Amino acid sequence: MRIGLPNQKTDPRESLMSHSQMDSTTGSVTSSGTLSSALATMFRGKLCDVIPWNRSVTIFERDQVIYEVGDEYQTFFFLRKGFVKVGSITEDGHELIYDVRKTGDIVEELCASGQRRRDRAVALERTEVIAVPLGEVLDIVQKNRDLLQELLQICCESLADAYDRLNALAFSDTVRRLVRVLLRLGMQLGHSSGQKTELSAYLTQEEISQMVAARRETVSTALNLLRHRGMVDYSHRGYLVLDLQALQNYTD
Amino acid sequence: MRIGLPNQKTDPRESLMSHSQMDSTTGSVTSSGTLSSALATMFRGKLCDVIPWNRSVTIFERDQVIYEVGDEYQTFFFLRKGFVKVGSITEDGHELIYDVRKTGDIVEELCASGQRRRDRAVALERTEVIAVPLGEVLDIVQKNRDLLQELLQICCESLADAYDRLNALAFSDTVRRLVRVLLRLGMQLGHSSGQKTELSAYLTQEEISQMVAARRETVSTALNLLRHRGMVDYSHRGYLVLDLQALQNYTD
DNA sequence: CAAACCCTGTTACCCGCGTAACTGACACTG
DNA sequence: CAGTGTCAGTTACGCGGGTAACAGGGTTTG
Repeated sequence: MRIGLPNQKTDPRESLMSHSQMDSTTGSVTSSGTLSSALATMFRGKLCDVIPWNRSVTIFERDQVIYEVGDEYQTFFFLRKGFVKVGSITEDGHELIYDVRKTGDIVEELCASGQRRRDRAVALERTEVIAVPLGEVLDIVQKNRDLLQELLQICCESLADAYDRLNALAFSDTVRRLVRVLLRLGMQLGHSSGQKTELSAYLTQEEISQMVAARRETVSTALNLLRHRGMVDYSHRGYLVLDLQALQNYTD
Repeated sequence: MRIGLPNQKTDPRESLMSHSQMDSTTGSVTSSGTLSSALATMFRGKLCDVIPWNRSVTIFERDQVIYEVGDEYQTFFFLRKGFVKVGSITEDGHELIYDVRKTGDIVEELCASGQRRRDRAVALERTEVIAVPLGEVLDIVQKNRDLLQELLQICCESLADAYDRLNALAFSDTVRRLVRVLLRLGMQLGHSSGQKTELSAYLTQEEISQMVAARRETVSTALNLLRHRGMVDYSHRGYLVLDLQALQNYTD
């Protein structure tokens, strides 16, 4: 049907970076809805500035695993550039995506739990990452009350979001859950031009379905339903273009 | 069918308290399965000792609300005695229980997120609670590295558990989810005698179904299915009696 | 003591969505 | 260029579980 879909081998990175850098504040939108991305933005101005930037940077390509279920290192990851999906995968291959992080966010707040990792992070495109041991992060926040509070805030926002998703999964149907996911994606990694907001990262329907917790086929039809109503569209490159306002109203 | 069910007006508190005090460590079981209660136990030895016990204690009776969705106070609650359910309730009345906490646990780690509460806590029976403002907790953990780490650990364990539940809700059927809930309940608030473990708090099927995220009717039949297999039973008082080993094996 | 209430147990209907199975459209590869 | 892989779109079928409705037993209240 549609044309111009970028597949994995295509490399849309250059054109993206300029976008994501452009509106790194996302300020105009984050005030409504499920707005945990506002936090990451606040946080970005603080802890990320404190972490010395002369640490060693690791680079991950699309689909490369940053950390895997079962790892034991207690390290935070600071995203210097790029997009990352955080999720898990069960023994029988079922995959679920918990969240998507972008430039400036931190990844793996879960590392503080004493146990082996139960989640994994995978790069959605070329990504630059700085790994910082938990101990050093603790050192830093222990000296600075604001940073301490914000670290806690990060964790609690993740928790609140997870609870939100539990609610959605328990009580909402697939379309509503999809709308929620799209709204969140739009706020987290969208760059808007007027009424429309285009996502700065390319996500397959499969990945979206793993965020919605539904079959890819169902998401496909649901996505087209929203498309016919003008709430969703594809850019010429295949990226999702959202009408956040209309999607917000759909949650009635 | 069964007889001797205590309903809300009945007051089974005295008989319970002796139990919950008896095995406050729960140590023998927490090493297997989803074991986030181990954390609470570790934690109990530390932060709870540091919080001065001469603070004012508030008492809540069964079904009284400790804090409600929308509240803005940023306070931790330390459970000095009793059982509490943490959950949420949507506008249209749908209720979901995130977790159950017992004597020695803390409640409302979510308060650290800067926003209004999205969750609520309700006493499952007579409960003694000490409220501590977030700021004071921060003061304390800032001076003590171990406490800081353990506070983070608490939050992350909650997060990990929430993610686990997302997985379960996405991929498991009702019976399996029920088994998971029962296992967790058994470890958190069970006191065992030999092979069997009796829950120290009375939960209605309605409440259990709100933990499983399913209809009460479905949970009822699922519970009876497990009962016919000898994995579950009711005590003469109507409390649940579990065979944790058998339940664990059910997750095959 | 009867009436009202709460909780558990159970059954029949029905729909949302998972399952399976294909099709069509690009985009790389040799 | 044919061959292969990936991803989006679509449909028929069937089942798990939500919905609704009711029964039975126990406890509480007047």
